[in-house]
Amino acid sequence: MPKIVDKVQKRKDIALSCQDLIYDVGVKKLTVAQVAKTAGIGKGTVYEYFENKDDIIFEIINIHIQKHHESFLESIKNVETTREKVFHFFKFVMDDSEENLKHFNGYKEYLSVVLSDENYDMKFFNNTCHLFFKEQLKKIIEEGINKNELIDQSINFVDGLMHFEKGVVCAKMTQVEFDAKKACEDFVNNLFDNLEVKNDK
Amino acid sequence: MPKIVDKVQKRKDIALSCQDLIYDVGVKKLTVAQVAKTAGIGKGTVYEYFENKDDIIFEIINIHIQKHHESFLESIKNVETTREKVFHFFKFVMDDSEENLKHFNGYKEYLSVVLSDENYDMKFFNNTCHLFFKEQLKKIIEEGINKNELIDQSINFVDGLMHFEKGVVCAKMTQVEFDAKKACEDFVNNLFDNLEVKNDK
Amino acid sequence: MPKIVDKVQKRKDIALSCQDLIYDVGVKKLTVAQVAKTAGIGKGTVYEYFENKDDIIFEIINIHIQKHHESFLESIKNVETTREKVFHFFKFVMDDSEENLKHFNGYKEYLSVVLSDENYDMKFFNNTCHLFFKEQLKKIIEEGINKNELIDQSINFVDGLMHFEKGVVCAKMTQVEFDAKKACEDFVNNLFDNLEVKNDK
Amino acid sequence: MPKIVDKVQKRKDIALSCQDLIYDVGVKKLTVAQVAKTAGIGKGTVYEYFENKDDIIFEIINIHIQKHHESFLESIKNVETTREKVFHFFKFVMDDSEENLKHFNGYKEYLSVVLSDENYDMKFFNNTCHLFFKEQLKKIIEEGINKNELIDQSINFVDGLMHFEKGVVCAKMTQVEFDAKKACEDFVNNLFDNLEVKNDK
DNA sequence: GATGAATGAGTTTTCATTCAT
DNA sequence: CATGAATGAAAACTCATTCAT
Repeated sequence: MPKIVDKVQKRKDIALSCQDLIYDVGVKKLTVAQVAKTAGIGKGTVYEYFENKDDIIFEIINIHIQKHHESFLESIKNVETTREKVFHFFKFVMDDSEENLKHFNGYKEYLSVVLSDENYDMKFFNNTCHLFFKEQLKKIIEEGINKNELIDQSINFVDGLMHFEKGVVCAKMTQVEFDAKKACEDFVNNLFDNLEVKNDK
Repeated sequence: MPKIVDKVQKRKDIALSCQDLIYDVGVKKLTVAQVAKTAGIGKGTVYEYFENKDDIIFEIINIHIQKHHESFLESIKNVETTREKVFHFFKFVMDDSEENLKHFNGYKEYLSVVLSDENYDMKFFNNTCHLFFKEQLKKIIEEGINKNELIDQSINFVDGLMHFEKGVVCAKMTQVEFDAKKACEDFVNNLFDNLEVKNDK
Repeated sequence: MPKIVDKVQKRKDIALSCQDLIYDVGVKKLTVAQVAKTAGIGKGTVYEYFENKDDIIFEIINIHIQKHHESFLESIKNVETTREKVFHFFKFVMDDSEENLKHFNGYKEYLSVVLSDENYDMKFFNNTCHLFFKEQLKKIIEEGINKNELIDQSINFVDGLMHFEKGVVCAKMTQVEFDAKKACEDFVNNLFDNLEVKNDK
Repeated sequence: MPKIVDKVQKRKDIALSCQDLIYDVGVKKLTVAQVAKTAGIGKGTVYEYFENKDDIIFEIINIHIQKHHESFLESIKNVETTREKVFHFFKFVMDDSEENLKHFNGYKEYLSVVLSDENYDMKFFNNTCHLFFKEQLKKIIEEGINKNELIDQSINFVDGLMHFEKGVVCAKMTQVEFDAKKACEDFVNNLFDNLEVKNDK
């Protein structure tokens, strides 16, 4: 009986072993030879599991986004107020911990690929991610409204908050000496001052 | 004695003749040979006016941003209400005219370079552009407050609006079937409902 | 599994097939494309076995020097008198056989590289070669002294002979109508008239 | 009346102003543009006075050798003993003064050109230089013999000394940590111990 | 005479991908 | 299944030389 290799699993394993590579050397400088060496396999073997170089990059970036998803869902768990929850939502761009910066820089490399190639798959995947997070944010806002923390119109700002976050991400990636934390705090606090229900009698 | 050429002017002329090239073939695929051919000069001549390939790209992109600046300043002239002015501010991402799409796609190529290279000059230039537009937006908002159209806190949303715009730009560049116009209208209208002075006695 | 090639051996094989190239076209005009074609392999393959162009040249020259070493050790075997042995030592510069001229011209190309580049590795290698031949000459002279053919002070001329030889090599390479054979014979005979033990009772 | 330019003089002036260039950047890296800039003239003008790049190099090197000639003739003036005179003859390779090192390195660049190109003019010029110095050395030795300082056979070592010197020059250029001074002193002293007339008794 | 703008041939090097073993 | 040897297209960049003004 021949050894049956779980193609999907091995694909992930290879990508997993290369997760640091993508922001260490950058997507542009990444070579298939490096991937093979890092994964401890032959160059030809890489092509057994991936269509081409872009496919490899795609899978590696998937890991970073996946982990970011998980990290987000984990961090949101025990937070009380809606305002705080939203700040957790912005964690991706505000948190400068080494762990998070890895994912952030992974995403940066991803963006540079999506922008330079006309790759429909990547754009589509980007949609999926966007929708996932939008759904999470929507849930947070809806809960805030239901708990009477936020006024009803708040729901209209879900998309705006999503885009604002993307804009801050972009600014952090492309500007020098940019204070992402301050940018988020200013905006969210000012917006929530308008959206939170005033309980003064 | 041979004619003395205005190096700065010729540099601009070359870049000008290649302004379409950058989004037609993309920054990644652009070759110096193409630039030379398009400008109708020799490959070596290109290097008389530009340091290297990045320098060429930089100059071409400059043109697109320059033209966008001008187009913005022109379009804002005869607009009355602040809300409308802000929509003109978002023209870059909302306007799907061929002319504007050229600049938009030029900027897209620019972003992909800034993201993939660690090019300080480009990042710095990005800062400058950001500040220019922020200044314009600030002026618009301040006028709105002075004319008693907007409440005083509106000034706190300048940065937020800037980032929102960048986020929409990014979304338009990376997502499929994204309606930038709707995104802008929803956010701006909702926000301005909160910021505009209510005159209903 | 693909065949595993002996990288070191193939490196030598490629260089070996190009041994004539180096003095046929000269080090300066030698192109990697030529090397690839001569070796019957692809240009990219050349770079699988060599760091860069200099590395190729280095290996080819190595072959010429290696062969010269061997040829010298072989030729010295059955020679009787010390004076004659020294003449064999000068064989490199005196022998105008096609075979030797190849090595001589190979060495000439080598020198031009060492002189124009500040390449430490090549200089170091040059040292090694120098020491090898100096050791051989020293052995010859010492044997001459031990066999009572030469006076004791002869040992002091080892370095001088080495440099003389290098000087003749240099002259042969850079002067027109230079008679290396005569130059060597004159010097060695005159010197040995002073160094040989006079046995005339 | 048109300005009559002394072509020969201007040629020398240009070369003179570039004399440092040749060992500062090396013959290989030297560009015509640099020459023009250093000489304060246009690139086209360079070609009014020189055939091609090699011609420029030739003229610059001429200066170094010329100056070395002069420096040698000057330094030999007030020297007494023949042995000492010979040491002055070796000044070129023994003297590590900045001034002399300039000429030495100029000559090194020259050699690399002569070795890599099959340039008959340069080789011929090399012959001329060789003969000039040989003549000087011959004169020194002959005087030594006439003054009864040296034995008659000494005249037979003129060529040998010439080649020895070239060998030391070559060694100094191509080996690491080579002590040219010691090499010369050892050889000359040992040789002269055999060539000087013994006045004991 | 003087000049410097224009040129393009020529070279090195990289690397994704293929495929024989 | 696994592999790594082989490949060649592609691209940036240099610079001696020419020649119109």
